[in-house]
Amino acid sequence: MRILVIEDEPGIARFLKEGLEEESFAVDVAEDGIKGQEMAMDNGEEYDLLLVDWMLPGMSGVEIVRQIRSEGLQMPVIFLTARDTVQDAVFALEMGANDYIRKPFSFEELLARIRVQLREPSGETSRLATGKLQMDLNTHQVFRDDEEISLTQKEFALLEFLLRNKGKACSRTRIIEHVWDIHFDYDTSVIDVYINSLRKKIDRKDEPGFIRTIRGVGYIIQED
Amino acid sequence: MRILVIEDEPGIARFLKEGLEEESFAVDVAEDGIKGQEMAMDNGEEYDLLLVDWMLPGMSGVEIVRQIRSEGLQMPVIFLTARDTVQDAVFALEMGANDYIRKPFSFEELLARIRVQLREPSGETSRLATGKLQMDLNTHQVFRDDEEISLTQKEFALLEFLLRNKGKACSRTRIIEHVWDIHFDYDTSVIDVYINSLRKKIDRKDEPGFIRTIRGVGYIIQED
DNA sequence: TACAGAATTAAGCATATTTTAAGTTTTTAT
DNA sequence: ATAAAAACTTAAAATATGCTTAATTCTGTA
Repeated sequence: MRILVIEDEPGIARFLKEGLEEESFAVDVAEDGIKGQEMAMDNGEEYDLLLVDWMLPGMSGVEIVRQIRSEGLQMPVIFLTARDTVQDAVFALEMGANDYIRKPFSFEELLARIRVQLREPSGETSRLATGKLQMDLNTHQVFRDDEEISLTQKEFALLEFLLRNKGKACSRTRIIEHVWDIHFDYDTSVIDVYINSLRKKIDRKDEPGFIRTIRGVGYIIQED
Repeated sequence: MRILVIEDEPGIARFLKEGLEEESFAVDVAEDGIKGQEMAMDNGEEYDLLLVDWMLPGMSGVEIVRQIRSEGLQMPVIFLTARDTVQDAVFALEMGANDYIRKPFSFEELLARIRVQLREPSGETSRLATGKLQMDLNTHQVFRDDEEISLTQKEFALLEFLLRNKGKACSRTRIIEHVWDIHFDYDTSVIDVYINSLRKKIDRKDEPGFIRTIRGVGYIIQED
């Protein structure tokens, strides 16, 4: 899931980015309102959720919401507001935001609100699977049959992305954006390297591999 | 299970209502003290638990508790207090409340406290455990087999958090929030140090350790 | 005030992970 | 059949992360 954080205070922005990434969201940060609005409206990006500071240089949070809503974009927006601007936040809700949270807030509370918006109930055991391959997102474990396979963070994130998109072709561009958070002209073969090491770990010689290459496009894990 | 939320800030009230409803509680909201007291005492309603803001227009939280207790109503009451009125909350406990939670609070923590109140009507020993490791929350003792292990406060709190989340990966961010109450960008290695000393105390050389490291994420104690 | 234990910070070390880079193989189009 | 493009593989360099120890600060208590 991709989240765009529009926040000018570098400390808070970093805190949010790191914390959310630990929860395996892909997070981008925009440090002022204008950049934020551009990134949010950029068609290629498609964020699943926006986290927007109320007080921003360049363009206010409310103005951002107004504009993206007038473009027909429907992704949920959560506002970060200072203690004393609650009335403004209520106003923002009326303008099209979905929720707001007052600073200083606890990360847990923020997570809970994000999950409410994304309709990702927190308590559920979330598992992804294909064939004999099982992925447990709670414990960060991967199993083939009942044998545990140990993956690194990036390997895990890559496999997770492919499994979440099971049956759909994943272009290199989408992969590099979601898993590596790289957005413009990338010139790297990391994906190949990681696909390679993933295959080494999850496939067996006598059985067909889980990940199929689609030449010129990317990769896919097919529906069972 | 029915919960009455007495809270005047519409944002927080909505957040609580939605979050708790997702956990399949039936939730009503009263937006001031007088309404809250009426709803709580209304015979037809019979709430299983009250969630009461300390600062309320109309009638203070403490006064509500005093009145419902004087009517012989026994349902558990949890207070929501602002950071700086903890002393008052302690006073409220003496007046008949069962627990309190400080704002800003995490939704998970609130849930945990609610569940404690709903499951354990009074003073029963509550224990957490994994394998041979036993933790008694009342006496603040930890045992391995039948041997007592003495832990410091922080070690205890850290182990408690991991055990409460048994089977779920605990990110460093969640740990630092829950155990240390640090909310914005932290730059410290306390967690590592405490994990280290915890492991020294609870693990034995000839057996696998209780706490597993998830590189890039945090730690986990796995389901038995 | 001085002490002891607890909590935190700081630093170095070891190692796992990630990325880069370069050569090899496979596929596709002409 | 051959050239070009894309994908695969491998190894090394660079980086990040976690573990550990020791020093320092904090806190409660005699």
